[in-house]
This record gives sequence, structure tokens and C-alpha cells, in this order.
Amino acid sequence: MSNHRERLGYLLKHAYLAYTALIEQVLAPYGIEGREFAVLLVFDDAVPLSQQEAARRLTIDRTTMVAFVDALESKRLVERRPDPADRRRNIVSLTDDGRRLLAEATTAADEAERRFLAPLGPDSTRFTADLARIIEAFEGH
Amino acid sequence: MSNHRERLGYLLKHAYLAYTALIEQVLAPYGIEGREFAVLLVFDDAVPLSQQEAARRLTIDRTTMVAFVDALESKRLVERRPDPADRRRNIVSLTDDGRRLLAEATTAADEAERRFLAPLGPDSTRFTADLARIIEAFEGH
DNA sequence: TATTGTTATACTCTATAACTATA
DNA sequence: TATAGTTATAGAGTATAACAATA
Repeated sequence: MSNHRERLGYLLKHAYLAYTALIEQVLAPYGIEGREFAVLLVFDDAVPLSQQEAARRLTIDRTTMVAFVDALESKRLVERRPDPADRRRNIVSLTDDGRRLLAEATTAADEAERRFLAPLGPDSTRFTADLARIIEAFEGH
Repeated sequence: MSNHRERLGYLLKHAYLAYTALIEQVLAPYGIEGREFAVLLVFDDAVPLSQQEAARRLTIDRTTMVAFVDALESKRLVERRPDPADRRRNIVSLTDDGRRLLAEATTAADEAERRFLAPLGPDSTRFTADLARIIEAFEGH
């Protein structure tokens, strides 16, 4: 009587693992990893972000963000410059190369997400909305 | 224009993190962690399992399983004994304490999952089924 | 004093390789 | 030889503490 495969924890974990495996494979040709893609996305913002603000949005540590920005900067995808208004902060912005790569990677990631959700048929948007609803409810503790 | 919070990867990750936080909190009074709960569940099987078979079912490494069984055995929740039919193997079975604790922890975990899915309303079973469908589709590569 | 970015360090989780005892 | 369990070790990934520059 093994029911561990029906437990919600198992399902959530393995859905996430499956998604991760797919997205890493799809992004590999662009020379970035899944979490680097997420960092590029958050810095591709109308209002320029400091490293710490970006880290807060992704729920990662600010020291972890240092390593991500290091990696992306060495690939010439982002640039650091001091914020003139507060020179303790770095404003991180995408380079032209970074914007180009992000556009292509986003197309590839969208296609991968479409394939990932394909088994659900036409109402896969409902599934995505359910995930958002759960997270939103949980954020209110 | 930050859309990272709408990406599927963000949603899956944070839904899993929210679930994990909830289940750890709910299981803490029983002195076990979420993954120990999963290990207890898989060993609570009609047919006795070796450590390696259990590890395969949970998709964890056999060396990782050693540590889990060590921890659960030190808590007197499971027992190792050599398989008479093949003495290289350990048959791991729940003690009476282990069965009692698993029953209580399962009730608590069920209640936590109910709360976790509550924001979805009456058709939360559809969400769970969607997760299972995605995983099943992905397992076929 | 407080905060941002940074570095050094430590801790958790997991996997790889090698050992043992059995087969 | 091959396999189950074990141990030692190493590699990610992440977090904590301390420091420099700036506020």
C-alpha cells in the first residue's frame, strides 16, 4: 500500500524537477542556466533595479545575487554601474547582447512551457492560475 | 515590466517552497521532517522493501537513504534486519512506534494538504490530477 | 549608525568512489 | 564478477558574519 506517489509533496516536487530539467535543456544552447534566465528577467525592468532589490524579488540571498551578476557580467549580458543617487548601490542593466539573448531565450522558454503544459489540454491556463492562487494565499501566512 | 512572477518556473518553485514550509511546520511536533515522513510512507508497504528499492521509489540516492534509515532507526521508528533470502539486503520495517507515529503524522499531513489546496475551492482534486498528468507525460521523456 | 555590495566561511544536501560482505 | 549497504569525500547551492564604501 504505497501511496507516496499520490502525496501532494511528491507531485509538486517532481513537477518542479521535470520543469527544471526541461528548461535547463532548452536554455543550454543560449549559454545560460534557468536561474540566470530568471535573473535576466528581473533586471529587464523599466525601472532600474539594485542587486538587493532584485534579490528580494527572486527570494534569493544578496550574496547569492553577487555570484549571479558576476557570471552574467562576465558573459557581457549585464552591466553594473553605481547609482548616482546612492553610490552604495549598483544599478544592473542588460547590455544590448543581454537584451537580444533574453528575447530569444524567452521565446524558447515560452515554447518549452507550452510543451510542458500540453498534457493538460486547452485549459492549462487554469492550472497556472491555480498555482498563482495558492502562492498568493500562502504569502498572507 | 517584470513578468518573472508569472513564469511557470517561479510558480512551481514557490508553490513547492510554500508546501514544504507548511509540512515541516505541521510535522515538527512529531519529531520528523518532511522527507523522513516520505521515507516512512514508502517503507509502510505490504511487501517489505530493501533500502535500495525504497530509494529508487523516492528517486533519491542509496547513500542518502542510509542516512535517513540511520536517523529513523535512532528514533526507534524503523528497524533494519537482513533479508533471509539475500543477506546483502536490509529489510526495513516500521516499529510499532513508527506505525503509530506515521498514522498520526498522516492525519496531520492530510489536514495540511487540505488547507494548502483550500484556496482552489471544491475542485482542488483537478489540480492534483493535473500535476500527476504532467509528471506522467514527462516520465515518457 | 545603518545599508549595499563584497568576501570568507560554514552548513546542508546530494552524488561519486571505494570498501565489506554477501551472492 | 556483481550487488546491497556503508563510509569517506567532494561538489553544488545557499546562508551567516565580517569588512569596505557610502549614506
